[in-house]
Amino acid sequence: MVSIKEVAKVAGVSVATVSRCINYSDGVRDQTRRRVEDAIALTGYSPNTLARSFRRGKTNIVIVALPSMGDPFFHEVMTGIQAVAREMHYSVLIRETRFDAMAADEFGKMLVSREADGLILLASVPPFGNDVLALGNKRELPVVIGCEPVAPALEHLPSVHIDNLAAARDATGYLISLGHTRIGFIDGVHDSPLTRDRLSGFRAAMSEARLPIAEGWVVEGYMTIKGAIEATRKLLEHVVTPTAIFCANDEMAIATMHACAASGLGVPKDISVIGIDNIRFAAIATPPLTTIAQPAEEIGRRTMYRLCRAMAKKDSLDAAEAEIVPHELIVRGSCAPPAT
Amino acid sequence: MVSIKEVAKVAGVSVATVSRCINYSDGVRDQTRRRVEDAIALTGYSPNTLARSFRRGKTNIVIVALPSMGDPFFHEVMTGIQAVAREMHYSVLIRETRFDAMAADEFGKMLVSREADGLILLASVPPFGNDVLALGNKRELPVVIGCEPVAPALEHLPSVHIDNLAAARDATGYLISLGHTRIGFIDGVHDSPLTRDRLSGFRAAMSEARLPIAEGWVVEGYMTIKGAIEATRKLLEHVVTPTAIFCANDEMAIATMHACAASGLGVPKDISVIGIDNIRFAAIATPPLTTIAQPAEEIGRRTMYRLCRAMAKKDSLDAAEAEIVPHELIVRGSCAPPAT
DNA sequence: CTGAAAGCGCTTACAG
DNA sequence: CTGAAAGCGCTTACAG
Repeated sequence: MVSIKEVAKVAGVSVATVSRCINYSDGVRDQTRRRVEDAIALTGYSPNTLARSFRRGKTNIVIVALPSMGDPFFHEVMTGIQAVAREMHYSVLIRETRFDAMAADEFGKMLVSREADGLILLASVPPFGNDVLALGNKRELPVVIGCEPVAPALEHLPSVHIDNLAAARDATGYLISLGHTRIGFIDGVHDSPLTRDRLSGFRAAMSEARLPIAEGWVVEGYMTIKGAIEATRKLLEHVVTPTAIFCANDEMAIATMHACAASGLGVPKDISVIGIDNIRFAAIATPPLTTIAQPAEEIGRRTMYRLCRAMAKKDSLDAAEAEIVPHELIVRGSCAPPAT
Repeated sequence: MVSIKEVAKVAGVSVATVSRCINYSDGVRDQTRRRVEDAIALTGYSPNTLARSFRRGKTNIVIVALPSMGDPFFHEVMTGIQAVAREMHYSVLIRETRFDAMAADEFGKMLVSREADGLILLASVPPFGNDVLALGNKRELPVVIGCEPVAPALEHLPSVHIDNLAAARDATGYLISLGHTRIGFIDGVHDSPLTRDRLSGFRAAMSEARLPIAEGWVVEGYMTIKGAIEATRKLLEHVVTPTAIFCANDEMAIATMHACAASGLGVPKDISVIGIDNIRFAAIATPPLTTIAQPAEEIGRRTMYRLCRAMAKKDSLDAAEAEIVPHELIVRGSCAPPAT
């Protein structure tokens, strides 16, 4: 591996001069610069990133922690993050929390040990509790939360997300406006901040319409296909069957439609289904899924910009408020008035 | 940020001793070790990864280049890669080639400049041509190819994948065995090594059955939903409409089924559709998609193990042969005999 | 078992 | 505009 020393020797200059050529566009005489460039070409030199990062005390890597990259929604958020990262010359290290059962606390440690310059927490990183407090106490680490509200213990951190409570209220409200009165909710994981707000929105809409929520109409679906199919089964076996099901995300909603069809129920004729996210599979589902869209890429971009400001230490502490981005009801074919 | 020097001072030992405590489980007297551990706890010391990597000349990062993480198939491959990476203490840096229009050559440079210790190329990294040659000439860089056959220019690199040609032949053969004679093929990107083999398999099966492939029955679908819908439209508008469509991956197959239904065609009553990959959405599609399954996670695991061997330089050159993993036909509900 | 010292490949004040 | 030199925080022969 050829080092800067060798280039300097070949060019007949000092290593300082070579370094200047690589890093600055001026401050070197044209003639000198040319000699250095020739030497670089000749030797096939490429600066050692390891040494550079070490010297500069900066990895130019940011970590993004999320539940699963396989979720088309999170993937779209990542698209936004990556776009900004590229622009700002950062590489993105992805950690899926379904693998590494890491607490947010441990991610904090990765920053302290200089494995990365910044951290984005996309949705719930369990445990959701106060363990996470340490993150903030650890002297002003650059951390931004995306897609979900911050837990109380993390209120000092900036965040970017939709108003999940309002989104869930809108979804439920749409079903109610269609005439449904018996509505089931397929939750993600209980107690995750993300779905807690969505559940609250569901409850709020039902109670505003003076509609009861029967015991057993709220079922955990774990944000997975398998979980949603199981949850749907429970809902359909209930003594009082709902005429509509609201799923805490689209992947579960698509699985729910499949499970309904497998039980001989027509969607939306016999039962309505609505989701949240508007992933790309929603539009080609059978029937096309009615859902609440999130501006996923936008969330990603904003989150990464926010992190850049935090890393540059240009954010004052009071800049830690939440950025709320708008959601939108997308009416397709999976909801209809209840059968009479 | 507290350094090893400070810990040494607090513990009353040399930095060498602290280093030994951190890195080795023996070679230090118990009593000394305890003093060091106390000092570490007291100061909240965490080794500087930057300095360590630099000193060791090893980043413990591997780069995985792939078309898109949003593809559930590639995500599953990544699951396998990540599992092994964790075990071997590597972090995975993902590069989606749909963002960075980087040639394989440039990825090679990332290795030379020590941004990572190794590289996995998952499926086509354009340009597919000889530019890529440089990768190998660059003195034995640790590179492994996953999911697709290696281009001739890269024959010296190890790879792990299914027999794409045979898989495509099996898919086509299944349609033929059902009685179909007019079969369309929705391709990925022309000239990508991945779909080139799949197209070859399609052609092989047709020609073995002495079935003609009409001009216009092979259409590019770009591996996307949008591309597949457009391709389906072309196929359905053809003067001689196929009675079955073989898609080069599942995501396109699901989109194709949607497009057929939107055109008033029943699947599989009026037209059959088959895919490749067996992504998780295949089983809950309407109708459930018949497809060729790839052992995605297994491919990922094997690819990463292979890379580890290459990085450890334990692989001899002749170990560069391809590992072929088995594929399997999964019969569900999207294929039936042609309507008479 | 432990310490003093060299050195990994850069960047950056500091002189000139 | 250029060079000599210090130093970033570690690890690792080399002595003792």
